[in-house]
Amino acid sequence: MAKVNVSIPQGTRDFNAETVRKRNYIFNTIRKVFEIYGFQPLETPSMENLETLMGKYGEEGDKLIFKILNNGLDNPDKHLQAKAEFEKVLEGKNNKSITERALRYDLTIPFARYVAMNHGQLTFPFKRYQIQPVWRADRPQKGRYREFYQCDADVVGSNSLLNEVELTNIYATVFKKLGIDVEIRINSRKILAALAEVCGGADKMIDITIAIDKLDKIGLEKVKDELTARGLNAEQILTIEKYLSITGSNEDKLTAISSLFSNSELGNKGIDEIKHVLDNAKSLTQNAERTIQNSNSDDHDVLLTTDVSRIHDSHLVIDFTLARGLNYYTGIIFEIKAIGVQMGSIGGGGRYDDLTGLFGVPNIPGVGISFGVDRIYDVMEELKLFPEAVQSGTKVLFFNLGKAESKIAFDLMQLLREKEIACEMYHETTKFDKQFKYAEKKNIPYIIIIGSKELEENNCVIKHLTTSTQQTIAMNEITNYIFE
RNA sequence: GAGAUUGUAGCUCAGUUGGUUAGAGCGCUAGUUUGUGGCACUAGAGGUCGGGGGUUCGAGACCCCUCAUUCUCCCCA
Repeated sequence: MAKVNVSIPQGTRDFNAETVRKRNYIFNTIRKVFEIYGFQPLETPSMENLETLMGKYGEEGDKLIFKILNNGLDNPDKHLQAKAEFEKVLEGKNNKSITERALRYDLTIPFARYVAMNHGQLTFPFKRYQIQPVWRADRPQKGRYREFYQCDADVVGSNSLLNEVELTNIYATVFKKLGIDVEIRINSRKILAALAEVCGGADKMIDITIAIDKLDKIGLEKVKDELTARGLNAEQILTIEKYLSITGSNEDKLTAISSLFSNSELGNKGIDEIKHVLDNAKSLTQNAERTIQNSNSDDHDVLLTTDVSRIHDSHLVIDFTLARGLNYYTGIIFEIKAIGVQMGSIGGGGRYDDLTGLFGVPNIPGVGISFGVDRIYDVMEELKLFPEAVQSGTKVLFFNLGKAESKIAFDLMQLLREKEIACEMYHETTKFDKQFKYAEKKNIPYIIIIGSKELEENNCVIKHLTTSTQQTIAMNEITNYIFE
């Protein structure tokens, strides 16, 4: 047979058993915390109407949306028309007769669409969480994939800053459970807007935010260059420089920013918001610890991290350079940075005042956060944070030593399975050597040997491979044996 | 969209200024060993050197094109 070159599309991945288990550990942890905070699950389709997505993520974002080619373009009756329409696509315009659907780019916009569609039936404030893959036609590189999962939690229909506080707590709790040391960076779009206002041009806000967002990467001088390039004058840049030079503790920063924006109503509003969240999330670490300790300890999937030594502090840090690319944010914004690892943000979010307004249903404010599971996975892998116990596959392998023997083994296996002990039998009768190697390779900790001798004496040999110890017990005692 | 990087056995990689039949380790298969694995020893299978073109007496190596990979910028999770 000819060898075909098999591959998968750029930026996508297969996940083997080990990886899936580790990923599920992250998913389960996040899901559990969302549920504890009163969020309800929601799933939306992989594809949306293209017009639902276009124009929501900025110019760059639009380019990264995966568009789906319409079916039936080869219909001979419509050839001429299709060709003409395609010409328009070549000019960069989207055309419904060529493409009218696209893959989900994030979870927030589909959620807004859902709320707009169903606002008559929903009870507000509406709190939902959503864990699904999203797709971006981006160039893959470290921590960046074309298909990746997001885990979002949003509250819509409430202006209360309590939501921001709760979401901050969710971040702290999840990362504490996972054992990742993080910095929760916080800022307010109102403060950024005030800066633009003070600099004499509210319309310059996007230019300013894009430039200052790069501060920690390219340095002050380059930021100033970029601001000049974006049409800011020397006086305006001086103001921005003053703004950027604010450092110190959260308290220091608040004091400094207050004096800078003493005359700006918008600025003061933003400062008050940050203060409120900071004050109420003060005992973040303690809160998170309590949540972890109080949750159901039978839940092995999630609560593998109650080991205190693995609990780290979450730091809530004001970062005035934080801007976030998505332009629908209007209030508090968040971004999560893992400490001790070179990796882009592993989560982010913020408040948006009128997201559903884009879909014709105004006046539903909301706030949400998102976890980037794939990057969280990479971080945990790099820092070796996955607990051993996540890797539990088959627990017991029954040796296959003949027809009569395996028949008994088969029955015993069913008994163990009823006890929820994962077990399997070697697929054919063969020599010990092979069966041992199979167990070893699949990391199966126990083997059970039932051969002609055991069959006669009505017992079986249970061998623990990691310790190389074994004991013989009666067959009817097998369900009482404790496989650890 | 721009720039770099790498591509040789299932995996990780050697392969000299171009020179006979392209190597190693691990893994795989079989045996030493019809009922106790991991070690050791022995034997074996497996490669049109990413693909196409060119230079040359001769190319895995040099040149051009192409595909793929990984990374950086842009942007983002």
